[in-house]
Amino acid sequence: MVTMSDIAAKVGVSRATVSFVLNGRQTENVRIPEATRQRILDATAELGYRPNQLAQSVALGKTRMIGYFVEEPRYEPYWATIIGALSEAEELGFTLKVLSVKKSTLEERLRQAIGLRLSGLIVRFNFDKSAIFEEANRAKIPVITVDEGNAPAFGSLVAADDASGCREAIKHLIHLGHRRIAFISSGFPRLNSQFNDIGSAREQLFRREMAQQKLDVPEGYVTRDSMMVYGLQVTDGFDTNTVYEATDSLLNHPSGRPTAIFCWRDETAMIAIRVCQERGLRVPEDISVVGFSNISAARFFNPSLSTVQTPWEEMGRLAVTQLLHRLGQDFDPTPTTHLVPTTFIARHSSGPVHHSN
Amino acid sequence: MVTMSDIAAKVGVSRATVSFVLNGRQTENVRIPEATRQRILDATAELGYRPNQLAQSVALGKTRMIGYFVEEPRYEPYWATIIGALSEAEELGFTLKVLSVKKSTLEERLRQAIGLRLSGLIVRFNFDKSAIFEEANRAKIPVITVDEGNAPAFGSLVAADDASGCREAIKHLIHLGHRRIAFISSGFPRLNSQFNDIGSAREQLFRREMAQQKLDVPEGYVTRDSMMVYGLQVTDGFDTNTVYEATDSLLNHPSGRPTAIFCWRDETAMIAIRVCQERGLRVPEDISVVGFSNISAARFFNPSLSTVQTPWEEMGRLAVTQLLHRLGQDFDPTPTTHLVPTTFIARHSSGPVHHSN
DNA sequence: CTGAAAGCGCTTACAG
DNA sequence: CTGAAAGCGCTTACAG
Repeated sequence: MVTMSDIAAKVGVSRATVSFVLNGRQTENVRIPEATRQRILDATAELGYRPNQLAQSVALGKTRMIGYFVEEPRYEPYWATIIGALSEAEELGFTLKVLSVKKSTLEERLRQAIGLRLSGLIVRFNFDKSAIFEEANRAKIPVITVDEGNAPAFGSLVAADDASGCREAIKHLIHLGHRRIAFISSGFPRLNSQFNDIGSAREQLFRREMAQQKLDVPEGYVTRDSMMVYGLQVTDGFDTNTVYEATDSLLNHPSGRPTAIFCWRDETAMIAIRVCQERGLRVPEDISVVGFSNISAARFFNPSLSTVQTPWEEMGRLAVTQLLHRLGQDFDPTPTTHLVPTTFIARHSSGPVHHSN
Repeated sequence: MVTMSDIAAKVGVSRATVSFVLNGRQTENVRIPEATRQRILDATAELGYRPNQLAQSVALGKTRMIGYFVEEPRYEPYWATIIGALSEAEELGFTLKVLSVKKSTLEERLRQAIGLRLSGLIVRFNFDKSAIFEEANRAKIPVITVDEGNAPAFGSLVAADDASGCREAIKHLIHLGHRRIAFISSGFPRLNSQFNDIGSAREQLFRREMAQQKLDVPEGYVTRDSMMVYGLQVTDGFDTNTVYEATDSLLNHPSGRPTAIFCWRDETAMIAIRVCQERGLRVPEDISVVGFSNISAARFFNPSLSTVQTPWEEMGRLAVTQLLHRLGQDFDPTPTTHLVPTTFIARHSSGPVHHSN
């Protein structure tokens, strides 16, 4: 590759001069005559010189790369967040480096991140983060946690405010005449205490909002599924059976089935709709179903899914904005939290209660 | 950050010695006594030394980073390919850097890629690639194009072999008794000649296979849609109308409607199914519909979608494997092609022809 | 076996 | 206005 020395030699000037004109540096002490400047620029173009950013980074002691640690990049909401972060980073002249992590590789990835002297880290995984916080704190690089239920011990948190969307969804259902509203929550906490329990958090929001609206949630009107879902090309025959059970249990509730089912995520809602249809119920004429997340499948589904929209990309963008903000100032590990509101999108899986119900 | 000099100073030895033991270098000329070695290792751990990979790269003249240029990362198949590449790269001790590109930013991204001295490039975009080929050729870094219909002028191509899956799909339908099989193809070429025309390529495969099976494709049994789809949170009210028209046209075909519709991609198939259902047809009892790609929505759909599975992740993995293979040998821009077979997955949107048809 | 030296490609005070 | 020098953090022949 052609180097800075090559162009200095060609023009007959020192590397320093080249560096100055290429970086557009014009301090009071340095003023390169236009003619020299032009010759340097010409030579640069002619030789096709491309500055070695690695060397620049070594000399300057800083990179313009952000690391994104993600545990399960296959899951659509997670990669949507990455895409938001990617485009924001690029717009701001930074570059994003995605590192996939699991418990067994965290140490290695962390080593790479520090080794690469990444400017900052965005993290999105569920297991113990103390190692990353410790290392980052030592290296004095800022960390932003994205989309976790509870605030991290270190750095900033960017998370979705599920409350707003949840409230809108329930108001929407009430407006359509629904009073008997059930919820399918996440059964993961029973399986794995490490798992980030978004489902249960949403269940709490649901209960709170129902209470606020003076609506009863009878015993048995909250059930749980533990279907695994991870993006494309999952082995088929995945465990939808827990959704079947959760839905059937609602449909056969002794005090009568609900007129609407609110699900803790879209995947659950789509399977729940299938169950309803297989049991001879029309959606939304006989029963309404709404989801949470607005994954892309939601709008293709038939009926298209009414759901709470989480602004994944926006969260990714906010994460890098916050990170760069922290980069601009002195290193400060004090935790802060930034919530991004969710909204409700009414599509065709929710409709007015029919009087026959 | 603690540097190599720090640890050399602490142990009371030269930086060279530190470098040798840290890199596990044991040539015939150098043999560091175990005691020194241990003291160096201890000091390294104690000080929490993290080698600066940037400096290493500058000194060694090479990085272990692969660049991935992608035009539309929001589209699930593209993202899945990236994930395959990411995990393969990481397993092989490399690191992947995703750069999003569009026509207007290509030059800038290319500058970054060369500036970062990326080891190789994987590219996945539809517009003119000559700039990238030219630069890469000059910088002598290998390029792999992924998932394009036609072979690139430079470097390797990793693409899906749609033929195998297409054949399996048609055989599957024939086996179910179908003879009147229609196809919904892509209408994009009419809109934008730049657009990579996978749809039309698949249409050709369909026609060829039908001919081989001695089945007629009557005039009007191939229609086209031009619905846009790009991942999560597309503005709603996107243009499904062309799918409605394409499907209706088949259902009202003068010589009778087909018993099966093969669609050039899953999104089209899902909307086509909706159209059939809205027109009072049951899927698959009255009409079968199959798709292409196996996006994650396919298995949630009701009925779950029978479709050709493109092994996106595997293609991503293969792309990095091929790239590293080229890295191992002398730079050679000769184009080569690697096809990854597709398969057919039978789910519930296809079924036997009923005699009433 | 180990250190002093030169090198990778860049930047930036500091003299002149 | 410009060059010579020292520096960033690392590696690797080359002497001793």
